[in-house]
Amino acid sequence: MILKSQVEWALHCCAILAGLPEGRYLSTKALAELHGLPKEYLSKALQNLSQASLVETTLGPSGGYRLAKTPSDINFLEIVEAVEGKARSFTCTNIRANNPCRPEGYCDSKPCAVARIMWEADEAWRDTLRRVRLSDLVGTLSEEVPADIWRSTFEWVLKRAG
Amino acid sequence: MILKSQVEWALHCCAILAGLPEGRYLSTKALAELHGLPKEYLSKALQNLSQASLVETTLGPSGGYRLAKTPSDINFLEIVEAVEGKARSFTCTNIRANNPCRPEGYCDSKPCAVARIMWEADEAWRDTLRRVRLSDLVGTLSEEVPADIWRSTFEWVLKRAG
DNA sequence: CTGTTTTCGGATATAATATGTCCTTAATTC
DNA sequence: GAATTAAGGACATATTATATCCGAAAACAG
Repeated sequence: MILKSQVEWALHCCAILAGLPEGRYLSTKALAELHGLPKEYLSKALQNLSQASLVETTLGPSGGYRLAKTPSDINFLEIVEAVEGKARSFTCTNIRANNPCRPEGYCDSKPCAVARIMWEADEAWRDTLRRVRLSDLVGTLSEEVPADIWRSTFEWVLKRAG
Repeated sequence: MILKSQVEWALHCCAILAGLPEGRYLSTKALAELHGLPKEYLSKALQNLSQASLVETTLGPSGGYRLAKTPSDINFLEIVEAVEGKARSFTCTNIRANNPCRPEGYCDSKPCAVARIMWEADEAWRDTLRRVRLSDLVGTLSEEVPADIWRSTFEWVLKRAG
């Protein structure tokens, strides 16, 4: 049960987009070069963010991506689900129903007890991600990354945005 | 990020094994037929449980599997990790290190902030599973499954255990 | 208007993993 | 000795993740 690498890429890209000056866009090319990622494939992750209305896009030179909402209005779960999908990690195939001792057409009132427990754990995972806002990540980064590196990173990336 | 179907199989098999009379074993064949699963493939899941010391085995006719511990001494996480592995769902490839504005050989004191958040969510998932004991599942099942179905299921399955 | 740059989506190819089957070996029971 | 079992290796197939390529439409600069 491993998350797609696109999840990691999307989170890092959102962290960069959160620090963009007002009105500026970053292209797939710039984000890919900054992180050393395949441009065409990263593009799929960014398209997922766009479909989830987490980022806005514009075409042409100096076009690209920017956040569609304030970093404090975006949480981790939204980003993760945008690229990973909303499906639960545990899928119940209802194998209890194969039990030959069950009456024909026997219908349980509740979903399978095993599934309920696995789904509860899944919810705990989602709750944790839901509670972390993109602005929290930005805050942590600005504490931990030396200010000059952080600043020059944006100069570097904006130079590539035309 | 989907768990293997073997996880579901292992959990249901453990629930059955938890209700076995003292000293009895259940074969792969019996467990496979009860749940309508491919015998050879289910066998791989049961081998994982055995390697994790969650079940004991014996060979020959009337051989098979039984729990190695009391149901209250086995939690869900042990079972899930036995077949799914202990690896975290999020793997950090440290793409921040590609940033061309970072000094050569720049070494962060802490692991990536993104990874720390994702790992925290992973821990929340594991904590939930760790807190649920196999005996809890058995308790729920004995409440929700009609007693006669539950009883005849064990008669059915033990008949196939020779 | 023309050429360049961009996102977007479809099509395709490759690699990795999950799923499933088959077979041999050794242990156990009868 | 014959039947039955778990263990595990080898193999085949299906599904998914990863990656690349291309064409269309939009935006912009000259």
